[in-house]
Amino acid sequence: MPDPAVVLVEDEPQIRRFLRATLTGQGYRLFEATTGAAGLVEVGSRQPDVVIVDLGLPDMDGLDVIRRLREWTAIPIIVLSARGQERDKVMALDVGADDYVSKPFGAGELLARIRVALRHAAGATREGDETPFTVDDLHVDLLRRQVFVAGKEVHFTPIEYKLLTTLVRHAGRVVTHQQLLREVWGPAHTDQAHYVRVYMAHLRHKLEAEPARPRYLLTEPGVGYRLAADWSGSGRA
Amino acid sequence: MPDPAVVLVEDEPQIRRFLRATLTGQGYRLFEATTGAAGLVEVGSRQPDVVIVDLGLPDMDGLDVIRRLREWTAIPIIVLSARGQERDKVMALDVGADDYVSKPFGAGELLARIRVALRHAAGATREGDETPFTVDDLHVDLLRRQVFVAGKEVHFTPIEYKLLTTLVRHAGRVVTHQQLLREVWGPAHTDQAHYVRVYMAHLRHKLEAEPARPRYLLTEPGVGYRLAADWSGSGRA
DNA sequence: TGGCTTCTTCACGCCGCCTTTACGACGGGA
DNA sequence: TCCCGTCGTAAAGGCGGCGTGAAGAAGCCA
Repeated sequence: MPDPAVVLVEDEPQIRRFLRATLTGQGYRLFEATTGAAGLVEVGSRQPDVVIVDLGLPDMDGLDVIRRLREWTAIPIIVLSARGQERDKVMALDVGADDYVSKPFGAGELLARIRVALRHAAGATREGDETPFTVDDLHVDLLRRQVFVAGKEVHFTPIEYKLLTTLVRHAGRVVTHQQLLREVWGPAHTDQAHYVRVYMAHLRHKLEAEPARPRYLLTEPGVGYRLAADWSGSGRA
Repeated sequence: MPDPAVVLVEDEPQIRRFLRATLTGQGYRLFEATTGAAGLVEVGSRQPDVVIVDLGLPDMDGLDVIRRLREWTAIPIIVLSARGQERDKVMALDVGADDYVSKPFGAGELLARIRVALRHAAGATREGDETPFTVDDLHVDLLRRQVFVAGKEVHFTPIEYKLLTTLVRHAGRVVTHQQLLREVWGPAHTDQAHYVRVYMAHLRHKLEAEPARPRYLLTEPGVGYRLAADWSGSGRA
């Protein structure tokens, strides 16, 4: 995720200043509105990851802002309020707010509750997570745990697969023997350099047309191995 | 949804009594535990819709309870605590809690926050979930709880059915032994790997034409199992 | 209570995977 | 030219995972 975006709907200047410092300091992109009407527009145009709404706005009831937002979006809404009465909380939460923080509040708590909101949003949209990797005739689908070479599925043993995916996750960059041993066999086996040699041979047999002249699994002598990322027809022909 | 289930992990008797009256009065099914260890077991066996945890438990740190739960489930967790310090809140929220309510609290507020949690859970589990699943000659109807093989209905025992539907819900992707054990037998049985073997054999006998050469229930050696999602006639011919 | 289904547990045989070892090819340095 | 380290390859042995049958234990219903 790039820097998360937050829309803040708040009329009191000093709280705006406080939150601006807090949020931008943590790397959030912040968009501010001082009225409910402007807040609705801002949320619509920015499509932020979180909305923070003060209940005590000059032009309209904060509860109405929440209701209007909930007509079309599920973006997490955190309510700020000077009123700590229970019935205020219940009403705000029941019309669609996800959290309610009473003033005065600490920056740390608000930030933590924003993180919770982002976590929820991430959980909802997840699963486009591990995007498939493709170079030339090689296709690796991390999510399905399937590998295709020239369109045909190829089977891999657990260690083979782990080794391959380790290289895929660092595609284009050199991965040292140490790194491979640590990530595939575990930190207790970083001295067994020959493991990597043996298994690299297995991989090449399964996915290179000419194992002796590899196009994907390249040796970086004295250092480690590298998975070709951008197949431009380069290299030894 | 039937009556939502809540697991309450709380050692103080009077708060338990108070919440029991409040929650059962609102139609919730309530399961109680007075220690962290018992709470973990209870959540595993009941698979509730919400968990309420008191941070001040006699046997283990409440934060550890949250961490242990988050290793395998995303069930909403609401923290109760006598400590209202900001750093307590931040830590609890950051290890995986979804909300934090300081004592003393009102019944209305807690109920409202439970409703928020249920709303989130409902949104998360949706996703075209209950649509019937079909590959080739296999047809699974989650809603009717019926399974057809080559047009004929086949009967399954509870565990068989749960195992099958777990695979269906992840169709096409590998499901690890751990995952299957957790979701079918509960997190207390993740070390009984042979259960899966035995029941996979049952499933294959009931829905594979040649149990010895499965077309649907594929073994992913060393990892787990996979239900074939796109039957392309591929594989061993 | 008896009979039925279902779940748990165990033992056995097979096959595949991991580990280990050995050897040959290649290249750089003395 | 010889030596040595790195790399690739092949093969063998042991171990563990997997599938299977079957029997005991635990419910469930009549």
